[in-house]
Amino acid sequence: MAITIKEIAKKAGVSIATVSRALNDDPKVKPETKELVNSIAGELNYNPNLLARNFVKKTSNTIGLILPDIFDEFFTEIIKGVEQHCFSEGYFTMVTSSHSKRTTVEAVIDFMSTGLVGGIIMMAPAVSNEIKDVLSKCTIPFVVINGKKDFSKTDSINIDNYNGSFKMVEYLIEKGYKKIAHITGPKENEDAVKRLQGFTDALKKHGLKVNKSWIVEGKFTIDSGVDCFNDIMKLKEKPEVIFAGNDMMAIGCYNAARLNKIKIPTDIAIAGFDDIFISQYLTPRLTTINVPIYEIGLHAAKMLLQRLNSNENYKPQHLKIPTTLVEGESC
Amino acid sequence: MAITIKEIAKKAGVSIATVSRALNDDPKVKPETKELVNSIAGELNYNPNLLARNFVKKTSNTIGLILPDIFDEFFTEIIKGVEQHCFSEGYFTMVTSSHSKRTTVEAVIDFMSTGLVGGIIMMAPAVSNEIKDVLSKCTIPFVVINGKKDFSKTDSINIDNYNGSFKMVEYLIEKGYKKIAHITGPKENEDAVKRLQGFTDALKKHGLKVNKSWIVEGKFTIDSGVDCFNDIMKLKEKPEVIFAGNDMMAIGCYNAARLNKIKIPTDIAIAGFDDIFISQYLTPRLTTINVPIYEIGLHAAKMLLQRLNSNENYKPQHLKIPTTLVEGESC
DNA sequence: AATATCAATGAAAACGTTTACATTAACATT
DNA sequence: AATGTTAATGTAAACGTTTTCATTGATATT
Repeated sequence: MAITIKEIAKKAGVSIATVSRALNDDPKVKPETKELVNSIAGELNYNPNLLARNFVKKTSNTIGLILPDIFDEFFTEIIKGVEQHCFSEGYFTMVTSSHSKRTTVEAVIDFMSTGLVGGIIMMAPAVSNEIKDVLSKCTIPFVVINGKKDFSKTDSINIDNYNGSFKMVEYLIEKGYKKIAHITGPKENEDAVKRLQGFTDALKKHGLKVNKSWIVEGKFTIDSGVDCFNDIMKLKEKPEVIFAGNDMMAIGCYNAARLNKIKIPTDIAIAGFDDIFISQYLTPRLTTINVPIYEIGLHAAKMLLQRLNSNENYKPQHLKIPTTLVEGESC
Repeated sequence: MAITIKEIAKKAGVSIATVSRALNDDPKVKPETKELVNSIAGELNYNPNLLARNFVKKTSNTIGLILPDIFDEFFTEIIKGVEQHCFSEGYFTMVTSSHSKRTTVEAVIDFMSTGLVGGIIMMAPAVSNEIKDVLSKCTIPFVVINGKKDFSKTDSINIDNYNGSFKMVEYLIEKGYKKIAHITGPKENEDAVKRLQGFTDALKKHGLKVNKSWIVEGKFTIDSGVDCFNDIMKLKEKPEVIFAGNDMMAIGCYNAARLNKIKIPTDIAIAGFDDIFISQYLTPRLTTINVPIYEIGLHAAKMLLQRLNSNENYKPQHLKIPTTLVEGESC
C-alpha cells in the first residue's frame, strides 16, 4: 500500500488539510509545521497519488502529443523536444498518432474528453475543416504545429517555409543556375504550399520565368521523389537543378539518379528541405534548408505550458521558426 | 461541464450504480435497461472520466514507455509499435526518456509511484544494479526490452544479437574474407556484448584466430565509428573488412573512409548491424543485419497488456526476436 | 475592556466512478 | 404457507486529494 497524506497527518499530529497545504507550500502554513510534514513525508517516502490529485483538480499534469500518420525520424526530434521541456516542468507526455484505425480528429476527441490530458500539441501539416471544427470545440488548451494562418484563434508554431524556399532559390540563382525545377509536396499540405510560393516568388523576383512543366507534385515520400525525378528527366527541356520540397524526396532523386547513372551534381544538381538527420550522410552531402526540429517541439511545449499555467485568456501566440541554408556538394 | 453518469441516471430513471454497470456491460443488468442507458449515454455524448475511473480502480489504462538517453530513428519504430497496439486495446502511451535531468531509474520511480501508468515498457540496453534493484521493487507489471538474461523474473524481449552477429561473420567468411575486424559497442551494453560473442565464436568455428587488435570498442555513435575506423587504419596489419557493432558506427566508417579517400568495398569492406532506415540509402548500400524494430515494440506492448489483463501471476515470458541478413554492396 | 483582525489549523464536502452490501420482487421448492 | 433462491436494482461507502468554510487563539485597535 502506498503512503497517503492521512498517514502523514497521523504521524505529524495535524489534519490532512494541513498536510496537503504544507506539501503544496501554502504560505498559510507555519514554517515549523511545514518542515515537520515535509520531513515525515520524506521519511515515509511519500509520493502523491497524481490520479487523485488530477481528479479532484480537474486538470492533468499530462499533455497529449498528436502526430500524423507517417512519422519518421523528423518526429523523434519533436517528441524529444516536447518531452524534455514537459518533464522539466513536471509534466508527462502522452503520444498518439493517427493511423489506420484512427483519425487525427478522433485522437483529439479521445484526449479531450477523458480528462487524461490537460493540454494538446498537435502536428497538423494538413488542416481539414473537420479538424478545425473539433478544435474550435476543444475545451482544453492546445498548440498547433504547422497549421494554416487562418487558424489564428489559438497558439500555433510554423516553420518559415516561404523564406526558406525563397532563400534556397536565390542561392541557386546566385550559383548560376537558371533552369530550376521544383518537386512540391501534396497540395493539401500547408508546408508544401508555402514552399512552392517561395519558389515561384523568388524566380519572379530574379526575372526568371516559371516553367509549369518544371513543377511536379510529389507526396513528401522517397518513392514519390523517385517518380518525380524520372518524370522530370523525361522532359525534352531538362532543368539544371531540382529543388525537392523535402529531403525525403531529395533522397528519392538520389536513388533514381544512381540507378540511371546520372551524376550529382555534374549531370543534375539536387537540393532539399528539412535537413533531416540522414541528409548529412548522403554522398554528395545534400544542400538543403535546415529546420530546427527539436526547437519546434521545445517551443510547442513551452507555449502549451504557459497557456496551462495562466488562467487569464491571453492573446494567442504565433511563432514562426526561422530556417537556415546548409551548403552541401549536391549543387 | 462534461456529462456524468449522474445525469444519465436521472434521465434514465435508474441509479448511478445501474448506469455504471450498464456501461460496463455487466451481465447482471437487464438487457432493456442496458439498451436504455446506452442510448441515453450516446445521446448526451457521454465520455467516462478516466481520471475518476482509474483513481477508484487503482489502475490506469495508460502504459509508460521509457527510452534511453539517445533516442534516434531506431526508437521511432518502437514507439510506433507500442502505441499502435496499445491504442487498439484501449490503452494510452506515455513516453519518457532518461536525459540530463533524470536517470532511467528515476523515470521508473516516477511512473510507478504516481499511479499514472498501469504498466511499464523499458528499453534498457545496459541494465545496472540500480535498475535491477528498482525493478525488483516495482509494484506494477513491466517488460524489459534488451535486458540481461539473468533478469528472468519478468517479461523480457531480446534481439537475437548473438545469432545475427554469427550469421554476419559466416557470411563474410563465405565471401572469402579472412581478416575481419569488429567495432564493439560499450562494454556495459548487453547488445554489444552478445554481438561480440557471436563474432568471436563464429571466427573460432571457422578456424580463424581472434586478433585482439582487430577488436575495438566504440560507443554505438557515428563519431565513435569515425574514431575506431581511423584507429584500425593505423594498424600495421590491416583487416579486409570491418564489422561495425551497429549501423551508426558503420556510417562513421563511411564518413572517415570518404574523408581519407578510402574506397568501400574495394579498399576495405564495411558491415553493420540494425538495418536502420538510413542504411539502405548509403552508397554503397550497407550490408547489415536487419532487426524488426517495429515488431519489438509491438510484442512488448502485447506482452505487457497480457500481463495487465491476467491477474493470476503467470510465468514470465522471454521473447527472442530473430534477425535477417541484408546483403548490400559494402562487402 | 471590548472588538476587530489575522495567522494557523481543522472539519467536512466535493470530485466521478466502482463496488460491497442491502433490498426488493418474482418465482421455485418444500 | 413458509422458506429459499435468484435476478435486478438501489444505497452508500470508498478511493486520496484539494478546498471552502468554520474555529481557535493571539495580537492589534479602539
